[in-house]
Amino acid sequence: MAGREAEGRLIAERMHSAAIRLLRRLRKSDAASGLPGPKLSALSVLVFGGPQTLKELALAEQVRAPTMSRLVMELEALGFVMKTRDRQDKRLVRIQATSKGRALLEAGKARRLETFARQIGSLDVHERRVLGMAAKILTRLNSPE
Amino acid sequence: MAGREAEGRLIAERMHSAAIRLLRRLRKSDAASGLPGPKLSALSVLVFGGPQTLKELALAEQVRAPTMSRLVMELEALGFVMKTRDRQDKRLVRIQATSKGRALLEAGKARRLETFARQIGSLDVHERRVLGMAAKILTRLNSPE
DNA sequence: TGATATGATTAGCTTTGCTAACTAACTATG
DNA sequence: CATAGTTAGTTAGCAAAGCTAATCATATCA
Repeated sequence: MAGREAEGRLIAERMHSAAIRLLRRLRKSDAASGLPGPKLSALSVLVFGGPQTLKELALAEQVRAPTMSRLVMELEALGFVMKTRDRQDKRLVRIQATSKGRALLEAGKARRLETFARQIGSLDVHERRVLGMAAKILTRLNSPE
Repeated sequence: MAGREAEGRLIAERMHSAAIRLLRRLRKSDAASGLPGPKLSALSVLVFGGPQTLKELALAEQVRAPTMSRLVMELEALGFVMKTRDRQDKRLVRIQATSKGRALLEAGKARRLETFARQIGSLDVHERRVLGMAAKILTRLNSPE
């Protein structure tokens, strides 16, 4: 059926635009709440996924190693993560969140997303369910297979 | 109810992460298909929404005037849009897509989103509907009220 | 007419992405 | 065991896209 391709393209375009605008909107609250999106996102992976090597973290965040290397460096300078060399394989750098990092995530992330979360909270049950399911589907589609 | 806030925050976080990763993924196809996301998005507004003032365009894209000014300048240099001074109010700059711009959008946008669109196309009916509805809800939430 | 408001641009900064090139460390092979 | 290749991470340097502050030209209003 031809309509299926067209429908997929339409949804893809809408989702693309929606994602662009959503992130632009969320970025505005960065100044208030602390860490910019990418750093917060990486920290979140470390807090919820546990310690990781740099490469694992880069992969999880779909970013190249040098990009992640810099993000981690900056997070370390701020005291939110800690780097340790692996004993067995001295090439590996294990990165973990500090308690300061965990604390920031608890407090800061909620604040950052506050407006968006409140908007979602004010939707009706059905719409909330749709967004929840959509987030899961997108996460699945985005994850490296 | 307390669960409602918590649920909203959870969905907000997931959607946030999903959006970050989605855009990172789509960015990779830029090199192949031509225009980076923000330029493509602005061009799209011009093609589907008709000629606009710089300020209107900036508002539609949720971006500040200087940012849009530069994007438009670059699009103009590439021949995808045209700027004309308004006759009545000479402060206004009317921006419109050229036929070259329209052509690029037809060909290029589809190509850029191809993989994503194909992924969506391969979902089952239910999941496709969820994404479609979610895109609409997000668009509504993101639009300046 | 002069003051104020508005639209757009310019200048300059920041963040975040990339590739290319490098170093250090590990692995495998002759 | 030596050395060739591979892998992990970093450094250097670039580009895109966002911002604010300042400026310029034009409109509007008292």
